[in-house]
Amino acid sequence: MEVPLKSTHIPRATIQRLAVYVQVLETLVQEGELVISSDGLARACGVNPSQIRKDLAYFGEFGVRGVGYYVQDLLLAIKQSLGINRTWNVALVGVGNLGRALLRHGVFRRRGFILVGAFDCDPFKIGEEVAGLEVVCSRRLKDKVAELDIEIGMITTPADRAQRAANYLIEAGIRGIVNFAPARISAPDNVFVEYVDFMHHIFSVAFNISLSQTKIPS
Amino acid sequence: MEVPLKSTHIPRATIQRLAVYVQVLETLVQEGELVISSDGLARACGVNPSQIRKDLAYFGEFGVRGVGYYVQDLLLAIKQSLGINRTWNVALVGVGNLGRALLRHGVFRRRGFILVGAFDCDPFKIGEEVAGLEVVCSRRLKDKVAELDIEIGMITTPADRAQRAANYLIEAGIRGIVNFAPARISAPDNVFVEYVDFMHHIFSVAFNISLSQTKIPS
DNA sequence: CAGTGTGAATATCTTCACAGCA
DNA sequence: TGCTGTGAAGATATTCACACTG
Repeated sequence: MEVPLKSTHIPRATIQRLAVYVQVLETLVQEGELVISSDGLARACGVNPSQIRKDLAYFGEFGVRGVGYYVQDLLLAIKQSLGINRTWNVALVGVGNLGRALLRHGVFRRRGFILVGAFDCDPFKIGEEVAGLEVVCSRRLKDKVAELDIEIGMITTPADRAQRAANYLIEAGIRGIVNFAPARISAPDNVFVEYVDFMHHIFSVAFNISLSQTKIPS
Repeated sequence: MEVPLKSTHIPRATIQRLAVYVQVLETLVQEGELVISSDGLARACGVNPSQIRKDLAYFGEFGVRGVGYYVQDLLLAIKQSLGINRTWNVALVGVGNLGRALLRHGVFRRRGFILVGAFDCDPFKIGEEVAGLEVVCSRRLKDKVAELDIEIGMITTPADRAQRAANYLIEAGIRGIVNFAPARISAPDNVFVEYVDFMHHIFSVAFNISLSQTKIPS
């Protein structure tokens, strides 16, 4: 019965919500808002106010009693807590439709995740330039990861190539993987894997629509 | 043909896992596997075996004691339970890099979600053809949704246009929205909204890497 | 007898309610 | 007074353990 240190175990759900808070706080900064209460932020994020206060309490005390949170300060504090007040170099494996779109998508760079390498095993794609990057053979990942100081990999291959892409990344010494391919992958415990699964979101919507149509309206 | 629900409320987490089971079961079908135990499926999905049994129990009894689950039957049963043993017509709003990639991405059609309409408000994009679809002015959503029998909308606009896109969709009588834009949107209760948030996955990976580097190994 | 289905036990997450501070 | 921070309560979700069955 290990008592998890407050700063050690943070619920996964909390991390997800912190990402939402970052999103909302950044728009608040743009709109010139200086202060926000947990109530106001809660409404904007669609969550319960005490949820927000509890989430923040895992990392420290960022608010001012009777006032609320200074938007800029809170944003910075959350970013520091998440380890995103710095830049991360990212490799993308699989230069298909989705890979290209992500390479060109500004949102990663804007948030400090810099796509510094694009990899594919298709000889027709190797050498091509996408979003200012030359597509490199996946086999050369190991060299490139070391050379470019890459810590995170993104997989955008077809499902049946996802594991191989993961293997290359793992072998190259990457620390974490974001997998956009519709397949589970296996990795050692010290490599963190996250799945971006479009399908589960669409399934969820479809399920809820079906459910609401099945239910007899009272 | 209709599978009645055993329980009224199904945890959101269960729906997410069912999507994973579908993914894994489909590869098992391709590999020609006929039977799988909750243990085997659990290992492939990275979850606890009783979790799987409990998830399935919400919808019915699909297994055979002492044997396991017939892969094909289970897949079908889950699809029926989720309401995805049919096709759904989908509209995509926002034909940028990501929108184009999703229009061309086979995974939606393969799972029965057919992108039948592409919309944008940029006059330079209207009339263009992407993945066999003519890009139509977002203002014409209402007509098109009725004409093409669209029930689900996908938003792939920039963040600051997401709410407007949502408004068009809601006004057009859509039932559910999958929002890929990095912004929260508001919608009436009878419209189901799901957020696909790349950032929270990357944040999560970055956070875990940071954490593992901070921790003092004992 | 292997492996499902399920109540009971445990663990985890969320919300409440209020003390305490600007 | 107003709003944060937080222990305690309540709600959910996960895992265990075993009765039951093909």
